[in-house]
Amino acid sequence: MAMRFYNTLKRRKEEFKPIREGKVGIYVCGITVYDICHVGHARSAIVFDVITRYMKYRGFDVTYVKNYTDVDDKIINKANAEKVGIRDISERYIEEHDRDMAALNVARPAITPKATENIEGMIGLITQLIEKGLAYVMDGDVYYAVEKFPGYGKLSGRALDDMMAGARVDIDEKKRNPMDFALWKASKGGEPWWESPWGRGRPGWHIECSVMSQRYLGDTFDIHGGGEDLIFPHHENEIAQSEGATGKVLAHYWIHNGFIKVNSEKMSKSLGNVFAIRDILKHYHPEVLRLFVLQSHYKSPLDFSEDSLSEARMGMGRFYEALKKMEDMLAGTQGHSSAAAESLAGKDKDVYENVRSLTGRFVEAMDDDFNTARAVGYLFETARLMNGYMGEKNFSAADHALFVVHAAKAAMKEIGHVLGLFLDEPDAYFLKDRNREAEKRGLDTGEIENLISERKVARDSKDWKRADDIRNSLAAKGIVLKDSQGVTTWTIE
RNA sequence: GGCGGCAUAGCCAAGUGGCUAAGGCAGCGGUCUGCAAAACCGUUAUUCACCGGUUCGAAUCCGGUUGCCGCCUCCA
Repeated sequence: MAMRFYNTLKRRKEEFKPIREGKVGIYVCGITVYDICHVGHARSAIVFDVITRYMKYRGFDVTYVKNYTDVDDKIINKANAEKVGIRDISERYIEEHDRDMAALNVARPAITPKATENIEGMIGLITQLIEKGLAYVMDGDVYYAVEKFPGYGKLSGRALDDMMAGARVDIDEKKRNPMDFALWKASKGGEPWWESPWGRGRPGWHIECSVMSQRYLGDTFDIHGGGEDLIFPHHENEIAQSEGATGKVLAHYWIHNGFIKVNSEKMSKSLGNVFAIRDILKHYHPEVLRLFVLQSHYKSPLDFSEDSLSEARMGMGRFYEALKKMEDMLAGTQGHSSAAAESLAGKDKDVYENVRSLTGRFVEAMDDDFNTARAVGYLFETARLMNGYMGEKNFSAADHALFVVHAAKAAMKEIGHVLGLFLDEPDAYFLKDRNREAEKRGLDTGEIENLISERKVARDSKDWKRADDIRNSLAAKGIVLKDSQGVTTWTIE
């Protein structure tokens, strides 16, 4: 079966046909490095991380390129405000970005180029555009003449005339058409500059991506991605630049992820509702954030809130609880013989058949526009199936049963690897979760442990009243005790 | 003003022509437990914003209405 996904360019789902059999070239617009990354960046990064991991899982040789835009007005402003160079700013935020991504377990793209390392290429591309009559020089600035590019608007689905009618366009004397955009900006005081045929200046936004994608993936490549806000003007302008210069199609498929919202409103700095990745990770395990993102389709708007993260945390706990049961059962055993598969019967066989179909269902879901939400649903079903199987009264950890449990764990882990989930050890997960929650709520774990010891003494002497008083007092703080086989463990709800 | 998206249970969410409308969270009842927790079982939408149409058949296609949102300016 083939992979199908939504192509923004065609406004419909299409079967994926790579340019070169078995290979995928994908370019995703990275961040402009002038500030700490927020949940929106996390979503985009997680979505494309999963997409590229999945393509590798499906056997493609994936070349994933994600850039850093490290020269831009906002970076310059910040550098000037702090009285440092733009390199100080960009390097700082590249480091911060990389740290956040590593914390989220987002795999580093194969190639991560920077705009400032590609100035020569930009000058070359702009020169070509001028030669082709698609761009013009004006007082050291170079502008792209959008009217000269017939396909302008094809990605965002808007006609130049409509945009003009929108009227909310800056009037700039230097531009022939208000929709024209800067390819090169003449240097003003206090700005970094590079020598160019048009004088000292710096690149405009958009041109860097045209140059870097071409450099690493060629004139035409398979997939171009980014946040949905980039459709216009950024990606539209990239198409104008690249296709204008080469006369070839820039990318066959365009994938755009939906936005994170807060209280149904767009998350933006002006609304002051921006959440930094690192702040969220203080309160939640990174896989909780991943699950939160992956439980919705990547194109849907996703409402971010404490409650929804908390729900995802519950779900993640459910997964690790099931995994823990499976691992505990498998630990300390001498393994199982794979020949057991032959002799499976009844319930064992049913469960095994179900588990064995899991990866196939996963692939089916993912092949259909990367439907991670459905895939996650299958994982939950498997967790429930296995909890039920292992919890049956007449269940015994015999060879054939261990074989089934092992198969289930392996399938879940295999899928987890693609989605970036279940990478922790269950015990480590729960310990981290507990410590994080305790800190969040200002609870003293030592004090809790003492009370639990005290309760054990009461329980041993069957002083249920005292034992329950302790349980209730802890419960009032959100601490949940679990008595199992003479040992009491605790979690925070 | 132009372009586009969305509307599925208390909440989140998958499903885009036809078997019982996934899954998660929350709730309720039960099993288990000294009591709990976890887990499991059962239960919570005869119905998919509303109106009309196409069809043997629609949450799914078409038209209209209402509501919410995004883009058109920097933005993942």
